[in-house]
Amino acid sequence: MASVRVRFAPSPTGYLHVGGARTALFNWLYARKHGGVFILRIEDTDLQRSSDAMVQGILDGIHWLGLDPGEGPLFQSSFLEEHRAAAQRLIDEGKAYYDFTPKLETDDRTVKEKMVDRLKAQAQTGKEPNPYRDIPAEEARARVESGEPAAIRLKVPSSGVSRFEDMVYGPQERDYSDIEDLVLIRSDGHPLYNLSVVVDDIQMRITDVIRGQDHLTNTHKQVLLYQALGARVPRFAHLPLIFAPGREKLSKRKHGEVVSVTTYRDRGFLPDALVNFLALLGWSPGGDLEIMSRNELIEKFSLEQVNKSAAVFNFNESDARDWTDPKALWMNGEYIKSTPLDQLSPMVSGFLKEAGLWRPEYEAERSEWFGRTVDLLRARYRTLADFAELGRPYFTDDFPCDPAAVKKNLKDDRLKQLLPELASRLESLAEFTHESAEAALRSLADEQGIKAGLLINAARTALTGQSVGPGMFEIMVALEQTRTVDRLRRAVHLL
RNA sequence: GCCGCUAUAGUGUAAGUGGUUAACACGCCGCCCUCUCAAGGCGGAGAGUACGGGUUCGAGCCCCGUUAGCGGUACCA
Repeated sequence: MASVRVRFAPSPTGYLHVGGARTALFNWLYARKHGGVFILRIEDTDLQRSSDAMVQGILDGIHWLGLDPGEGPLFQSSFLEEHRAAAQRLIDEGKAYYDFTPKLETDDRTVKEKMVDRLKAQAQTGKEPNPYRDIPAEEARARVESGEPAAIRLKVPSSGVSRFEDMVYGPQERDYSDIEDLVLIRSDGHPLYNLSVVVDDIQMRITDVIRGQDHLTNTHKQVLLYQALGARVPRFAHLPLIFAPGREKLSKRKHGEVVSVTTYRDRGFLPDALVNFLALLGWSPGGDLEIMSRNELIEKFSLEQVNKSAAVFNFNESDARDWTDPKALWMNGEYIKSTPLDQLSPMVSGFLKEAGLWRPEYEAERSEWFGRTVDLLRARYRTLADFAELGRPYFTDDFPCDPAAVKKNLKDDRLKQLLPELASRLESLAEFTHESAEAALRSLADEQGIKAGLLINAARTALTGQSVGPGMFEIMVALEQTRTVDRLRRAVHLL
């Protein structure tokens, strides 16, 4: 068997959405697993909607996910002549014919209804074969040469059964009588999808076609084309679709940016985390294992373990906190916790720069502090963006104060005296450490006969504006003596 | 209309060739951690496997039917 060659063939619709990303990933994993080649082909034959910017959107997504192709990007539009030549060959061999039926005008919204109406009517009257299917070749050629517009259709056998084996869905059968003579070339000379994919896949020597389940039934048409063109039929594997919440089809139009992979990049996902999450949508290694590195995914991946039923991707744009699938966020958090600090820190600094919180000394004389602080914060963050938002008080004095936190922790009147006193005691410490700060605070609490918790929680809000966060003395060490003291004094204004 | 695909807790998945009280993760709820938490630890609720038949000593796994969802059926991709 020839070595594996697979392709991901998106149309350039502006950005890569999670469904496409999952398809790309499975192709990539399969290629890696079998030592094959992963090829990217842009299906830009829908000329009206293709632009460089749209192509770039796809490329950005693929690249960020780390799924760079071994070959490509190739552009389908550059093979138009091959597509036409293939159709011409089928005409010459009598496997296709010219159809002079005038093109009927359809607009996108009503195609489906019109088609159903037509088919219903046809069910009553019975199907009639295309009147041009068997007209003499000479006559057809003469009409074409005289300039009469004609589409080219494939001659589909009138009886018999089409069969192929799908690596995910198993054996597939379809009666030829259920397949109409498909149009290969439009009457304006434009090649159609089914012809283009097959010609390209043959030319690129694709061995395994791995794509969305929406192509499953049309595969029979393509098999017919492979056979007509005398080419070897590749293996097919169709992947279950990914649905939006409510089990509806994922659509860029309706769901917008939440389904674009660049959104995940921009909102602080690690590519490895998204890859890991996507891999589990429609596939599992068989047991309880969920967190897997790329190499583990490659090692464990197999099409036999791919599911047949569609998976729901549970995003929710209106929820500020759980804006996307909670499990994806959880998994990203796991990656934030476990990624080696020297790899994580540069990703964090990217987000700080974006928020205007970055200082060059963080990678110079303050790099040790920076690493420690990132390490402290990451335990409870789920996205890289959290470092610039929730983590803001650690990088600037200009941070927001949560009113609920103030109400909860700074409402006690005694704090008006206690906080400045705490500030003074911390200021006088010769060595400012977790231990010395804690000792100072606790002795103050003892002397005043109050619980240390009162001071600790008040200090947390005074220092960070929040009611949640790391251990109090760890926060102090991260903020260091001067900023700790200043913020405790300033907090009196909040009381 | 016709053809096809699918169906396990809210979500993602387990449960090789039918065999103990259907498992795990996320989410949810509670408790603990008494310095908080959206962190961590522990525990709990939640499906009887879409529904109805059948085969079998025994079915989530096999068969038939129904329903629902989805896909295809285009001179869309």
